[in-house]
Amino acid sequence: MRACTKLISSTHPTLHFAHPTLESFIWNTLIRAHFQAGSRAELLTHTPLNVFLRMRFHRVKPDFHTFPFLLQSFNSPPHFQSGKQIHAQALLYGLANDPFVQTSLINMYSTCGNLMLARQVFDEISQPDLPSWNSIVNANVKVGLIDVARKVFDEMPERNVISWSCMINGYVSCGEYKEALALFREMQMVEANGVRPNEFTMSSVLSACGRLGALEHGKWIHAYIGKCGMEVGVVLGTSLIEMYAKCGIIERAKWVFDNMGPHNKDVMSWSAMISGLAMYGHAEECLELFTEMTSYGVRPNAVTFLGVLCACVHGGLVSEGKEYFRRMSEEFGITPLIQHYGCMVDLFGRAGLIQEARNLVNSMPMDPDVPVWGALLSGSRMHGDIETCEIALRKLIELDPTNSGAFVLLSNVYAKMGRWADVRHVRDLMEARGIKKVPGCSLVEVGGVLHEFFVGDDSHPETKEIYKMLDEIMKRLKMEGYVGNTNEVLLDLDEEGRELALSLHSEKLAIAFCFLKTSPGTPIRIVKNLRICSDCHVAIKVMSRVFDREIVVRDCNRFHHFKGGLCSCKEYW
DNA sequence: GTAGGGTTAG
Repeated sequence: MRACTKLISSTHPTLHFAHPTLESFIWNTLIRAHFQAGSRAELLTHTPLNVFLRMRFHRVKPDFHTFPFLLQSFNSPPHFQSGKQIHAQALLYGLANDPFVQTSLINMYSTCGNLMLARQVFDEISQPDLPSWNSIVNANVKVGLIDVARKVFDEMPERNVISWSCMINGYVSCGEYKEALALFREMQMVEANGVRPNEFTMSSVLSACGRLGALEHGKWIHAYIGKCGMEVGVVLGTSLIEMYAKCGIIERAKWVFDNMGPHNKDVMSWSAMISGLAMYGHAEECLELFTEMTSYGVRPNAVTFLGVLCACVHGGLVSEGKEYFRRMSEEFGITPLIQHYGCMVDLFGRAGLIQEARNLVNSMPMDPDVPVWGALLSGSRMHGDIETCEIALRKLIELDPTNSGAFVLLSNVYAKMGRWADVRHVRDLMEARGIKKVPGCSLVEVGGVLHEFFVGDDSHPETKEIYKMLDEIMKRLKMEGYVGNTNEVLLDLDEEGRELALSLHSEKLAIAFCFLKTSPGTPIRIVKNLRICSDCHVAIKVMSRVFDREIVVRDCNRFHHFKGGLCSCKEYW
């Protein structure tokens, strides 16, 4: 108890004499102090729960102020059992009807993944106030029930910035980026009612722009931030870096990064810039930045190393990658996560060091997951190591029987070797198991409007013109000596049919659309959900030369910057 | 004469 008073008098120097509620005040303050310290460092040996139990041991009655911080302490890491116990305690002391306690309960239950109990608490509130509504919206978001969240959101009697931010962020976190942007537009329409977006909102919206590759939208948001006089702090700065990097304007990302000043950047800002450069294949610059970061005394974390290793992968820097992987744990004390092992397997695989990749997979301390086997598969596929391919495939099917990617890759290997019977077999297997290929999809923004194209898509209003344009482009390419590389087509078609299937790839449709809609010389930016295939890669290279266009394609892996018949990546030839 | 609830990134 002496320690308590000492701690409190250091933060509240005026508290020197007794007060009727002083005792519970001291305990409550102590709970808060432990909660706040716990999230920063493990300096204190006790947890808020621990303090609460001692409080009860001393027969001090908790009051309204006791529970909120106590409940919050079970959010990270989530601790359902303790949370439930404390809920029972709040009921016991007749404090569970307090709106502050109820909101904390909703949050606690939802972060512990128990939506039912969160909902129960909410339903028992006769007149929920704004924070309770926001909490229940967010509770649905957290468990991924975005439609339910939206329904609750629409039912709310009133909404504030937080409600809107929660909902927009919800859409972003479940991958519905276009919905997020739509909701943001809706939000601006009610802006007249006094709801104005803040830093939180902008960060989510920027993230949506980045994922979509919607540069025009992103630029607009950037301008809007300036217009509102919003300060570009660490968080917004980092979001902007990420947005520009993901939209393919690495120079702009660097510009934002440099303008943040060396002392306003945290690990995340550095990491965002590092992974941005990595995605772009600028390996040397990326590694330099890492060195610069450490020279400013910013400690890299696991995410930073993910970016660094990723740079080594795209730059084909095997020995550097090995060195960073070693330093990561030895010098910085960071235990490699499964993603880091995935990077290393990818690094070895691409370099053709299949045996080394296999050794790593077999010796890693955790069970290899889908991305790890996937990296081994694509590496061995790249170098025609059928045996390793088959091993990886078997594991992939074991882990995720609905994963179409593995089947597609393996069938591509067979196709490359002309083993059409095996291709057929894989395809039958997929059919028998009801596995659908994830359809290729390309996104492009023209004049601030997003257009989406699927493989062989004919749903676009201007589909006729698009196909006509595509036809012309392909004719011109053929005149230039381009021959469709049909090795990667899954279907067992004759040569002409296969070539046709290739020409319908979504990125080609998107490019045809851009040729139709943009003036000559305008750079074309496309975002693709899958990896770009080698045929498209060749075709786009030729296009960039013949039509003198800069074409930037972001696939699920990295950027491909086509210019004058060349690509920035070293993955295809 | 003190204290409590709702949103962030990879």
